[in-house]
Amino acid sequence: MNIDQILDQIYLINHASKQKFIDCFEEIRLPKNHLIIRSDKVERSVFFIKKGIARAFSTFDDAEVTIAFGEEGDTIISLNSYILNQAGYENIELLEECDLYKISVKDLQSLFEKDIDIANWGRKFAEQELIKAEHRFISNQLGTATERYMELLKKHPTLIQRVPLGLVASYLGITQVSLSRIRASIK
Amino acid sequence: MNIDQILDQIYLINHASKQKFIDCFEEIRLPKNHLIIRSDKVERSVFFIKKGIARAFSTFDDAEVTIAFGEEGDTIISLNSYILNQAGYENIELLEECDLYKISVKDLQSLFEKDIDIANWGRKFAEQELIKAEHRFISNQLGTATERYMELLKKHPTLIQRVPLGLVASYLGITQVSLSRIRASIK
DNA sequence: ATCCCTTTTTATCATTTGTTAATTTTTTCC
DNA sequence: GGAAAAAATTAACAAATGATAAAAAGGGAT
Repeated sequence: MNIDQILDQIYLINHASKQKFIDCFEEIRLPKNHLIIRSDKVERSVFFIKKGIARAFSTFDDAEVTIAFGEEGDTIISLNSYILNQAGYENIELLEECDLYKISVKDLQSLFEKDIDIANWGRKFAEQELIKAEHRFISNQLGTATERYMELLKKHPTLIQRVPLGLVASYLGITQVSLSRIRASIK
Repeated sequence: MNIDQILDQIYLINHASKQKFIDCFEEIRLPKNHLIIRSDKVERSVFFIKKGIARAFSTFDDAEVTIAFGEEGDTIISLNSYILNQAGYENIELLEECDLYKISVKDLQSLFEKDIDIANWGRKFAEQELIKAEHRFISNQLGTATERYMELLKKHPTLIQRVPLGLVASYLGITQVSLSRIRASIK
């Protein structure tokens, strides 16, 4: 998935502005297991996934919560860094070798302030992430862990093959042992 | 909390633009228990709470999930209507008589397209809601129901007095009976 | 103050999920 | 291909939560 398509799927920008925008991106490749966002540091870039898969998670005491998975076309972002310019609560690690598009938050901010099309792209970007976040919240409140697992299977059928079971479990809010039991019971 | 303060706490807009913006708002009063957003209809307005408290919820089969509570300064919005212009999944009801500021989505959209300050206000608005949504997700994944209740108490101490217990329980993802048990156990 | 209706608490039992640990299966690397 | 490591499954018991029902407490209207 190239950067042009990624930007377009969020909001259509006039040609000249889009070119300015695209010029700010740099393409990088990072290895599997790389910890690209650390909760204790302000991250000064935002990334889009050209190829690969990533996982956002938070740790508290010794517990770990998976917040989201990102696949091709999705974003790798520390919301606290991006929005509040503060260190935050999110870690993001790459679950496969990834090709990423990288842009600095500083460049983004300055584009937002100068170009109304890009400002509206930024608005749409946040809005789409917001809808996703709300859906995640609702489906994790709803029904049993079994139902949530089945829904995840339906919505992201390839995820289960790409991601270790324990991480899926922590995304569903249950333990790995519990998810394994659920899988045995629905066969 | 007046509309001027509400807008300012999201993003500072130049004076002339803000005046244009504020002129689009209308002030209304609605009674307790009024269902202001219905999941089966596209809602063509967005509301801000001047005074009162509201609850967003979804129903599935016969289960009901509380998504969020809104207090003074918060927003009453159907994300699907606002962002996708589609009927959605959210219902919002007023838990007290409320004074609200109302603006049409159409006016908002047209301000976004014409005024870069207001476009950036819209971006910041979505970004702040996004951070809130992510926090909700994380805290509902974390720890026991008891811990989540205690955290809610700390963060929104007045909420418990204003809102029936069953609704708080459905926000925490547990039953009302279970929450009552928890309250008995922590005294 | 009293009655009615709603909300909250308490109790009991069933079900689900957590915890720990051992075993099996799969993956990785030499 | 085989050894070592990682991941997934299974088992047994403990703990938390759900479901249902009944009792107690609280609130509003007359």
